[in-house]
Amino acid sequence: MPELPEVEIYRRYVEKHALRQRIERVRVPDRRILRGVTAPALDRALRGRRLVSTRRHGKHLFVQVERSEWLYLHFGMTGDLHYYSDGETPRFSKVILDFTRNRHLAFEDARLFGAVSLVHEPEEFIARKRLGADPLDETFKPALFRDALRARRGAIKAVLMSQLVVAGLGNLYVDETLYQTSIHPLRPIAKLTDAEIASLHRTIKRVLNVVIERNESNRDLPRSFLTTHRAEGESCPKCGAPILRAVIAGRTTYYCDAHQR
DNA sequence: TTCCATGTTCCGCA
DNA sequence: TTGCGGAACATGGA
Repeated sequence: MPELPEVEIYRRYVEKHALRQRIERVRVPDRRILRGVTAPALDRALRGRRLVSTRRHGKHLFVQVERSEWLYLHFGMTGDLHYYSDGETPRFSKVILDFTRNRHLAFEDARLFGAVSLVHEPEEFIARKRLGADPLDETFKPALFRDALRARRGAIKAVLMSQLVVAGLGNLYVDETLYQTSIHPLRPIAKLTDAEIASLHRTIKRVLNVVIERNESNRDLPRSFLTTHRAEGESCPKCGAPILRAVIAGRTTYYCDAHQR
């Protein structure tokens, strides 16, 4: 379930479990997950080395390999990480790092929209992809966000979904952000006030931080979040009106027509 | 059985 | 030329 908060949890998971152990070998049960690298090349880049640090930008995770390139992980719609000691190999494993002492880190992905690769330098990757600022990075300033939004046309939902404007929001948390700022997902950028854009900026950071905190401590999201009411006909937590469902920017969208304008 | 899915990329059109 | 909207991708789970 990977948007920015989930990828941040994966980053912490790698930090907690998988650093500083020697990699004995890399297995690739399904090479279709690889992008621009072969299974033997991936093994050569990692074998005998250790993972030493992590870096995340939006939904992109980079894991530094000592004296080598960075391991790049993208989780697509169904990517997941699982650290385990012997026992069962996770069902949808696509790439498995075998550490010493029978420890393993599996990258799983049932639906194959994710990707595993090697990159020389995360900064270069981010620049080449022209990714927008990461909303939890200190460079995500209100003026930067406002200018990035104002440079675009179309509906606010579509624009917030673009990784070139802000890196890391996806369908769920765009809906959540718009819900909490009472902005209709179809509102054109040109019709947003500066105050609303400032509110969006604050709300994006707050929503993502709340999701990370709750996820980290294994708690449900607040009942005041739209995300806990994503079903047509559910009652809006703010006003009790029925939650509506529509396809906007090509994705299923939930919103409250009573107060999102 | 049928429908739906938290992402990204590519294609056609304006 | 640039940018937007929608389809395609591959597959499991409800």
